[in-house]
Amino acid sequence: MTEAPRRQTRQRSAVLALLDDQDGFRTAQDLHALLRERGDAVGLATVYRALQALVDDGLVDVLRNEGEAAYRRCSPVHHHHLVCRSCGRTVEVADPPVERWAARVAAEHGFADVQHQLEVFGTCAACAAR
Amino acid sequence: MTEAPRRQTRQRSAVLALLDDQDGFRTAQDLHALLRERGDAVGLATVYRALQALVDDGLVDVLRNEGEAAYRRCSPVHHHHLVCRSCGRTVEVADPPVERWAARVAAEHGFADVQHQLEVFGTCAACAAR
DNA sequence: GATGCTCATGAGAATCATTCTCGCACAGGG
DNA sequence: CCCTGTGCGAGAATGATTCTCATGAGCATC
Ligand SMILES: [Zn+2]
Ligand SMILES: [Zn+2]
Ligand SMILES: [Zn+2]
Ligand SMILES: [Zn+2]
Repeated sequence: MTEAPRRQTRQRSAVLALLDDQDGFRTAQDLHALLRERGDAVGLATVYRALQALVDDGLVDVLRNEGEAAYRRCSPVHHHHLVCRSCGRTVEVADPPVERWAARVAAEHGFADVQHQLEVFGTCAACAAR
Repeated sequence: MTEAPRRQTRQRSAVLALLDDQDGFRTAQDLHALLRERGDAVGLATVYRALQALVDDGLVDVLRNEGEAAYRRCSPVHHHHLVCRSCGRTVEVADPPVERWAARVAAEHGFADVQHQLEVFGTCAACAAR
């Protein structure tokens, strides 16, 4: 009952490699289309499976805010995102104070197993220019 | 081309009244089922439309994290949520520091039109007990 | 309270992202 | 190289949300 072994395939490598080339969050459908353009085609279902595995392994972050889910290659340490809502460009940011605040306010109300999610959205300089 | 006039109907009143009786976030499907049980049935599409209108009017908050969207009657002032992931019970909380932090970190990276969303999830005392 | 112009409703169809099915391919340990 | 279980892919299935369109009902006006 330990963790499942993770087999290395061309498809999973392709998905991870593509994610490494992306600046911001991309949807599964986008990634699928990009892979097709790039030449190494991967089945759509497989893209979803690969992304799910990467999320489980903590290599990829997922954002579910508007309709379709978006994925991004991220560092494994806890962080939050500053996301451009126009082009998707993303900056990883950290805010230690909010970590403590979340834990404290949850405890005050008797909540356990606390998690939190914080995302900041805006228009990046490049997108605001044009 | 000001705001659209909002017509008062039995269905919209029923949706809002039901939301007032709820402690936490509820999905559109749940609300639809509850309305049916309650007696005053409302079409599913209408429930969605009513909820959308309420969100636009700022009377209801929406949470899109896991699969289906969940709605809750909320106060109109800016706030965040402490949500029980088991029963949905929700407490509105505020954190002025994070408001400033979000604005500052966004400005530092050249982002404009900044918005943020912060939610805290946990297991409430009642749900942890059993 | 009757009239008319619109917007609202609702049943079902349509959309669309995501997941499932299942026969076949292949990674990887022995 | 062989075996075995895991991963793949094409298409079907699922399920939430939205759209269509004919009918019904606010609400301002007379
Ligand atoms: Zn991240
Ligand atoms: Zn955090
Ligand atoms: Zn709220
Ligand atoms: Zn805030």
